Amino acid sequence: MRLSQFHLATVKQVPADAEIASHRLMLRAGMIRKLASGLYTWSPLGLRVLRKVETIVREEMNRAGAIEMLMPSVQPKELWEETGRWQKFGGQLLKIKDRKQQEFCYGPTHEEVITDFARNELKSYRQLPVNFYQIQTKFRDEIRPRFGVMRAREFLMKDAYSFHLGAESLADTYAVMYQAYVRIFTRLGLAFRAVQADTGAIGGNTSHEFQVLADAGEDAIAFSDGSDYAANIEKAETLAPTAERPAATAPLQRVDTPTQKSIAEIAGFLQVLPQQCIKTLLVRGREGLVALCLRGDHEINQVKAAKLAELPGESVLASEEEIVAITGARPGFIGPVNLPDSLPVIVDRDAAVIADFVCGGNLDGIHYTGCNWERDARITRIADLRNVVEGDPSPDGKGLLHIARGIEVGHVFQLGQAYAKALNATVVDDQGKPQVMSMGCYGIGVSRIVAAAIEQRHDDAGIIWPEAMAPWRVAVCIINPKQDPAIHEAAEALYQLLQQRGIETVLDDRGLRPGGMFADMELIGIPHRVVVSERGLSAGTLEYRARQDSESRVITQNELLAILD
RNA sequence: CGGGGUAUAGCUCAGUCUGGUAGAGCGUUGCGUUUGGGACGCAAAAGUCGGGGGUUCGAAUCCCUCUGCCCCGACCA
Repeated sequence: MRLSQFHLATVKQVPADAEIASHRLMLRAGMIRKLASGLYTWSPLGLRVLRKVETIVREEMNRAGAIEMLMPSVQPKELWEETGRWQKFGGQLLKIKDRKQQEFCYGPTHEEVITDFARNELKSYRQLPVNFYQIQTKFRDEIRPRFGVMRAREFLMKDAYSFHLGAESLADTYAVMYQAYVRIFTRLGLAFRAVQADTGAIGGNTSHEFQVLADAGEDAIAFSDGSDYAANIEKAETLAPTAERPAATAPLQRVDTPTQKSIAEIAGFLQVLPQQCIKTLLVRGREGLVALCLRGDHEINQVKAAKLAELPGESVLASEEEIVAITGARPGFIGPVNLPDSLPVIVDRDAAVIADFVCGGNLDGIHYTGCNWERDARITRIADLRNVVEGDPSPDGKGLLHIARGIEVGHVFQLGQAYAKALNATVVDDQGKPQVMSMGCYGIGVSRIVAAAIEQRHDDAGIIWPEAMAPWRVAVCIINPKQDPAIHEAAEALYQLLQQRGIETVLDDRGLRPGGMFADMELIGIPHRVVVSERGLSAGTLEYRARQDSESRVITQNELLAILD
């Protein structure tokens, strides 16, 4: 590509509301332009990168035996009512009407459509297993789109759905997809981790997320330094403490804490450590409120809490009015002592093994010290309620956990039979009997990968693409102030040579001054830069600089080819 | 959905408090001088000051209202 024939549109200034590096750099490089909240146009430059990712994803899906197809993005309401998700999906589902007032949604995902396809197309167990995929635009009406294409409303996704008779076949394809994902992210040149994940509302049993490691990531992941254990923090279990609870030594005492509400304030005021305090959260249970007790230095894990039998499948904090009505005290002064007998008290495993602790008094301005379980406060049940923290023992007993930030770019699920049952997707088995199929689903956020890669690989000057994602591998820059035809010819010859060798090259023939040209090539992250100028012309040498290097060096054309081959 | 902010040239923003000729930088166009890390000079084009309503002799500025966008929170594949 000759840059003079391309539309490169870099900018120096960028809106102040672009908060993270990838969003800023994609705007500055001119890869994307915002059309509306969460909606972005991909410029010619941005599209080149997007297509690189898409191509690798497609190649590896095909290699893994998946079959590409394409489903409509607009989907009829009736199909979504069959699975109950017309209501359940909530506000994220963009609902639209046609001229006849028929209702549709813009597809946020395609379980319904593919299962409908499968129930019509698949009749016999002999057709299984089969794995269909597409690469297509999705729309999810996010409450708060942010970070550019990282969390956009419209985005490009690869979604695959496999169909099986039996859990074993599903597990086999799941393993194949897992390996395909490892290949994809390895080929893309990204630092990533596959982590155990919560299956969430979708259900099913087994699930892994593929997380690109980056400080700006919205997810926290826990991984062991002594084994290959890795899990999303939503999922990561804590190990039950091995120590017994010490015997009580202190009497229960009321203390006045007129303004101290938070654990930090209480601990500071009473000169105790946060881990000697109990924090009590009241959440809405199936019947009335439920008390959840944690050690003061620990945080509630909403996903774990939502799974408690006493809760209705979600963990929602009680309102201040509800709390006052049942305890008589305002939030900040709640504790496990003297709670109504009807209220279940569920205690985290680590909170259950401390003695002589500090907790709220269920009276405004009052806390207790010297509080002890059983003697002063009831335990209905002990459970794992908290997030793991840095330094916790790994749940597999090997090593300690560390916490890192990640960007979720892929997610694989064993869905089981939920959708196939709802849509009555059956095939006949070898006995001629109809059987409900099992399903797996496998997603990759193609457009999000572009942002995640930048988040992981950039510096002050701009993007540092992995070679596999770069819009071009090599930039040939011409410095030719005197318009010497020999320089242009040399640059053109080099450009042609590289192209003929299958090396994607961009020729910067815009005639810019060197500073502007170099700044642009660094901003858009081209991995290799070659300068053709008067300096090396007679000697037949070139100036070469890799994107991540700080200095350029003089090399011959053959040396350049050796670097690029 | 709750709270906060913001909307002025293609972009980034002043100007609004205290009403009186629409501004700067960057970018764009033309001419000239330049040419190895985002050059300089001269000239030029470019605005329904988010929309609607009101107050006023006069509104970017004050009041009402609607909308878009951003941030924090809650919520959530």
